[in-house]
Amino acid sequence: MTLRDIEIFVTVCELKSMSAAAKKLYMSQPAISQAISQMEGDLQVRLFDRIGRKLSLTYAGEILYSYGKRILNLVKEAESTLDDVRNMRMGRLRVGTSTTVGIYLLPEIIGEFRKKFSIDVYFTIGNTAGIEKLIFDNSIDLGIVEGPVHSRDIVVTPYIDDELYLVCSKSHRWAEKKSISPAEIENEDIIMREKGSGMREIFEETMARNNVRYRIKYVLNNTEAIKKAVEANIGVSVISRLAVKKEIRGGRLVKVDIENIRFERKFSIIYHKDKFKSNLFEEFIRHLYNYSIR
Amino acid sequence: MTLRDIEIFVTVCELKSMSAAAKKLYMSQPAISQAISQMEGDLQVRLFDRIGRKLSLTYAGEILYSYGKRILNLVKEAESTLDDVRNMRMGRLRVGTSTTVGIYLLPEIIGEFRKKFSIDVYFTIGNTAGIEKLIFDNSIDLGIVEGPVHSRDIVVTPYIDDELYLVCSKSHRWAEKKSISPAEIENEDIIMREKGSGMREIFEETMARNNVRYRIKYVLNNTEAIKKAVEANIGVSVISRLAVKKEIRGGRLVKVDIENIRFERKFSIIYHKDKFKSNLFEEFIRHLYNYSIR
DNA sequence: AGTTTATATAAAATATTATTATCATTAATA
DNA sequence: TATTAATGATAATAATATTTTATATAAACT
Repeated sequence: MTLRDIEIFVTVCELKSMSAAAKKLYMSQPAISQAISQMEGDLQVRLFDRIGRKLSLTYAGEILYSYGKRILNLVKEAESTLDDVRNMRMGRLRVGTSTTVGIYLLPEIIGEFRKKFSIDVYFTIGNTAGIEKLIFDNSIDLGIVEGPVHSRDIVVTPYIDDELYLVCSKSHRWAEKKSISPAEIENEDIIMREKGSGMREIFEETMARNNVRYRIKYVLNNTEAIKKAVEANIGVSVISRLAVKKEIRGGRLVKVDIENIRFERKFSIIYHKDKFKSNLFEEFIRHLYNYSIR
Repeated sequence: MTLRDIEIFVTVCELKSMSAAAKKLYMSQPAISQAISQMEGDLQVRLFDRIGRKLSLTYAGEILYSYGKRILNLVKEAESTLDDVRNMRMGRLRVGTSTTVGIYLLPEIIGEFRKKFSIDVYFTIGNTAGIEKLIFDNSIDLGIVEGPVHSRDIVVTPYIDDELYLVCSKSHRWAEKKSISPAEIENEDIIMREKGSGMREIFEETMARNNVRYRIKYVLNNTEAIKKAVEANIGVSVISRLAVKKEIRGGRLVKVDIENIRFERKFSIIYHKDKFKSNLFEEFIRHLYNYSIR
């Protein structure tokens, strides 16, 4: 029994005529006759009683008619749902990101995207290596990560340049100056994330490269907590512009430039080279570039 | 999209491998590859991501997998239900009968039949012409009717011979005699069904043929009512043996023979000559002969 | 690097499905 | 009642789909 058979059978049921069904399905009458009698042979039941030249359903036929309609409807529903996926009326995107992007940038970008497309978005936060692994598994569709990615099977495209800002409380003595010399940092209490965090790595690497000494007085494993501590003037810190945008704008934190020193890092969009790029996927990548904060 | 396609797709999903699916379905691997890529072409969506040499379902694929299983299950269910019909574990019989057979004989016969086969039985009571019409419409599968059927498209096979008994109350003077001469009826009050009823036709026709005069004093359109009236000794009547079997056995009515006169009629089983005779149909006919009361 | 395993592609073989032509039967019409 | 039109069945042929064989390509494992 094929879907075609079922379609033929249901049509014959509804028109109570093989010839009429043939017309409706744009095929010859013998094709219908043959299909029906083949079904009867396969199923070993009579589907129609042929009395006079009128067809009437047998009990078995009535049962098959009822199932047949359900089956055809389900197939139609499946096809139309897939069509919705194709036309981005439905969909799913699985994104993996670094902590900073995941917390301070993506929620807004995804929010905007979902205004245009009513799709499900899943996102996972992890370090670059972890995100890379998820891409290999095809557990996520794309990643936004920091730093270089070494697999030649992964496509890497530059996304946004991030900068870490030296920030202090508005009551800190630097708040007025807006700019300091590197030497001024040496005796300042610094609040920093734990070893291994991306933020700390860039800070230490940059400071070392510029031969600036520093003193990390407090370690907190949470950027929000660091911001609160800086606001309370417990010390100063170096935090992604994405994470302190609001506080600087609101005046609760002050950005302080350091002569000749900038803490920089680059985010990239990554995905597997063999990944099939659905319409939705491409649309999301475009959206990422349009809405990113430069 | 055919059922075969869906079966292939679902198998690939479950084994996460085209080659494994090929083995399971006893076909070559390229047939699977082709079927899947054709589906993707037809539906215009990617169903699998081919990353490395691992397959993983896309979002569209997951949707189709879910629908696919439902569709295949429904087809399986339909086939197994039809198999139940074929093996008489399910079924339907539509029988049309004359009043007497329908009320006094069939209920018991059908009850016995349903002990063997758990099927639905519908029955319609009507006169011969009406039953014949229902057979032409294929609104019933078979009929049990009285008298000759004239259409050459209807198969008529003799069923049982019925006899109408002259009955009186146990307190009637005939109750002792058990046999009377035709002349004795002439002055007796007779209770009878209305004109046009099968019972009355036979009675009148037989009496006329034997030149016996009679007097119908009471007319009731219901056999049960007539039986009660005879029991109450309001008069005597002529009633089918099927209808008075219990009362005679219980002694509430007494059968009285009339010398040289018998009221007889024959019941026949009828069905359309083109009617497909399902297993259940044939089984029921056999059952009718086994359980009929001779 | 070489071997094995998995999927894709092209051409050929096979199987399935539909069509044309025709018949038998039935219902409708003259 | 004879004639015509319509319906479904059957057989042979034609057209289309599907599957296999052979081969290529690429990835994972020794």
